[in-house]
Amino acid sequence: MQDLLFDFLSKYISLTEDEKNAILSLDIFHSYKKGTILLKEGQKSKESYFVLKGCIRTYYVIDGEEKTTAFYTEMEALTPPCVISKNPSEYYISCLEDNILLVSNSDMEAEVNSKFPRFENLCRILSEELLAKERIDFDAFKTSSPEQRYLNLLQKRPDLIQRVPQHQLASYLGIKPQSLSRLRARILEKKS
Amino acid sequence: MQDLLFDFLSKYISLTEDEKNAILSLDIFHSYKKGTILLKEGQKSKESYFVLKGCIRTYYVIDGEEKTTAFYTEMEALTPPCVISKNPSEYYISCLEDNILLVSNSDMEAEVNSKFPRFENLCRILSEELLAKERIDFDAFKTSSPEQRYLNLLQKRPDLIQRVPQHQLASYLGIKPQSLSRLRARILEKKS
DNA sequence: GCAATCCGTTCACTTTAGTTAAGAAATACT
DNA sequence: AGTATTTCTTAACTAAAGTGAACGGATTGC
Repeated sequence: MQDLLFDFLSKYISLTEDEKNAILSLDIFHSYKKGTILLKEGQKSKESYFVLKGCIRTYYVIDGEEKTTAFYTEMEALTPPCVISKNPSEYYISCLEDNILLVSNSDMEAEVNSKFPRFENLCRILSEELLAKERIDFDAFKTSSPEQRYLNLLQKRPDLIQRVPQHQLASYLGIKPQSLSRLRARILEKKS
Repeated sequence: MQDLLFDFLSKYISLTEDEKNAILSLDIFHSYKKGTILLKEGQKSKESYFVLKGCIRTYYVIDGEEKTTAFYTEMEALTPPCVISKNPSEYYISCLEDNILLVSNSDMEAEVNSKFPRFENLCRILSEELLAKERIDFDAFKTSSPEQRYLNLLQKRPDLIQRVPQHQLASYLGIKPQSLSRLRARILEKKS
């Protein structure tokens, strides 16, 4: 399981054995059962997550309704906005599946960053990459219709459509579950 | 004009005179006339922008139509995705107004980062903040209707509604110009 | 194993956005 | 200033998403 992490990191920098051991000694690998809530609305937190296995989702509760806005799967990282802003969280994070996560907290990160300056460099590069990716995704969302968004998802992340309940996918696409059902029926009809 | 930059940076770290001079010696302040195109689709680029005065916008040309996806105004920064991915740009960047911009390129940044490690730390913090902010904005977009998005914009960035042409605002809100006109008329009617 | 709940789909109906077109208003051009 | 172009608004019509309700099918919890 550690290898998954180090293989991923090796795309960015090559770590020495010392550095790898320093990371491992932090004891940051954790397992969570499906359904576990990692963060609740209103809570403060310093924890960031990196998914080694499984899937976590972020959702808001607006007028009593869950609005799912993101899924994070294998090799994806999430630092909740509340960790950055130091305010209570606006949303929930829960485990969609049984997960193995890497959990870090911001104090720990600050310490590692000062001990291993190259780690700071890695973090900067990673977050710049994530920001660029997030902006592209946002742009694609703005410039396309719900149907195009669904077709796009089918292309880019077919796994999500399999592993995620429809009603959560719907709000992820910015629509209601009924609309997603209808939209899918429409697509099937066009094909035939 | 430099003071604008240093005042902004002072919120994150306090720079020494040496560091300030190092930044100034890079000669990164530039003026651009309204309408100037900073980046075209298909071009490669290493340039990042920080707006000191004015407004720049990013837009795609899809089926011959301009789709505006973002505006950057005073004290906002933009590193185009193509700078990160090192691929040709998918979009255009143009000056919506006469601008004074801080223009850096990634080679220059790498050099400054290695000379002044604290600068790397600053960059990491800034891009982590921007990522958190971008995700919140994306979430808000997904979970609200065009009308709510417009009302939200009216609250959060009233200046944009003044300085940006309607048809560009429309695609920024993910709708057609005609729909924005109609939606505004609808809101006015409700008020009365 | 049965009841209760949740989930996905369908339907009828309402509301809103997309489309096409036209005209008025603002802007840019020479 | 006068013309041309672009931008904004309005309108009529079409297409798609929201809403409320109903139905089976799956899942969960005693």
